[in-house]
Amino acid sequence: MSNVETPRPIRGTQDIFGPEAEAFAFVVETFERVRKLYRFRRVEMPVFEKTEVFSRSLGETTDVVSKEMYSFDDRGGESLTLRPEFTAGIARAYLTDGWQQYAPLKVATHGPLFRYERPQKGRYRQFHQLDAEIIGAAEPQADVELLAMADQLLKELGIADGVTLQLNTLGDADSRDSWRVALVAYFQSVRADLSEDSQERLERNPLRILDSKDPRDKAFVADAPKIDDFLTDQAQDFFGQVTSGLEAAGVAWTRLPALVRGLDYYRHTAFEFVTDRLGAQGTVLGGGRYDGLIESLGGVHTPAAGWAAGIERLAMLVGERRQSVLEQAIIPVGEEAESIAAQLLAKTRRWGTSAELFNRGNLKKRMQRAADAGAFWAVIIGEDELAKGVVTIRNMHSGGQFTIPLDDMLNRVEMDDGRFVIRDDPNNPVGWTVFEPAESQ
RNA sequence: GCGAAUGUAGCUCAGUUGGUUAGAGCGCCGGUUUGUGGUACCGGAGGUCGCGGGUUCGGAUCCCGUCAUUCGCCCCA
Repeated sequence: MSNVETPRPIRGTQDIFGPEAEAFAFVVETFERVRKLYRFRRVEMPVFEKTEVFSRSLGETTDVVSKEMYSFDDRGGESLTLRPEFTAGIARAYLTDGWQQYAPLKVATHGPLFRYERPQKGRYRQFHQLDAEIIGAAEPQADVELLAMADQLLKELGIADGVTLQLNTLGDADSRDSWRVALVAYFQSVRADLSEDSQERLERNPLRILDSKDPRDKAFVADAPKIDDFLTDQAQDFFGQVTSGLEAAGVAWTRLPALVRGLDYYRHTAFEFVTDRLGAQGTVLGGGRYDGLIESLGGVHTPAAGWAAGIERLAMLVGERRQSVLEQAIIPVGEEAESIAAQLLAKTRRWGTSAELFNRGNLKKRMQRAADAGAFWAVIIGEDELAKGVVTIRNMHSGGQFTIPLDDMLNRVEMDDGRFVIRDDPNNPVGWTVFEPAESQ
């Protein structure tokens, strides 16, 4: 043992392993599949950007920008920031990389994000999100498509029944501004009776008073001005088209007039998929329309919408998952068998069949490990087999066994639908020899 | 950033009012005729009691600090 002290992992980071890592991978794989169904283009984005990319788009006074960013000066003295979200970076690329030519552009990505927050279950300093954006589309159908995609993702993950879609509209810029003015005036009039947090919010982000959990605020929130009274005709119409589009797509939702977004760039549609199964971290996927964002980065007015979903939170809802099945456990006994096993392993994997070598301990141990690994077939190559010029194949589920001549095993056998076969005539499947296990023993 | 709880073996936890070499279950490794998954039995490895100070003849146990995790607030995916 060395006397060197082992460095500890960084607070709020995770080393994900085993069934949880499988659940994480399942979420990402499902997202990739759904994303292709909806024809979103895959993009890869840098993990860090100039700090202004985030400070200008998210809003200087938001918590994310003012106290949660991992910002640092690089060796050239430039302020850089580890991305706390995807949207700003994608909007930046839309402007700097000429992606306007592809508008309306549908893109998707996933990866790590960084926020300096107090860690909790489902909340980490390095966390991971799925992300989908449509840039350059003013139509409400874009919002609908994003929501339909999110809804299908949750269904394919098998977690849709515990999750509800909460939907709201923040109106266009005019609606939002007049509503905000009315809200500020209203809360100003009862300021002294609000919670300390909400008095603070009144200065920085008054909309967020609406989803305060403090009982002192809730009475006033109920009587606060409603966005519906401030919607312009166009905003009203836009929201109507979104909701009727959701009906057509068969996406269930509930209206939540108090739902607002924390970041400044949102307009019109705002939504969250929430669950009560993750404690305080109930939002599993959230997003909306951000028509103002591209302008804040110096581009021309560009309508856009998108969402992001926490992979860790989705993975927790999915639950633990097993590693994919092991189709063949290759079990050699003895030196000669080892070299045959090496050939079989290479060949089997080239068939596209998963295989793993078990060559530690006595045969009993090897069988046990193969069973623990969930092997379907055990391919046993021992001294008895080699003496007869065969290999023994055991069905680990039924316990039935049979042998295949070693020469055939190495040169002629193929896998077909999980079975061992020899194709006598490639053009005549009827001529196949299929090996079947004997009675269980 | 605020409030609270927890931290003993790989995992889940015991450990009495401070008192010799810190325990259990599960898991892991090996064995019970050196060729077959289970059960049973036998044996074994594995812990600076999160870390650092303090009080004490003596600290896993009491006090302080610190780190980490968890729960709530805040924020957000």
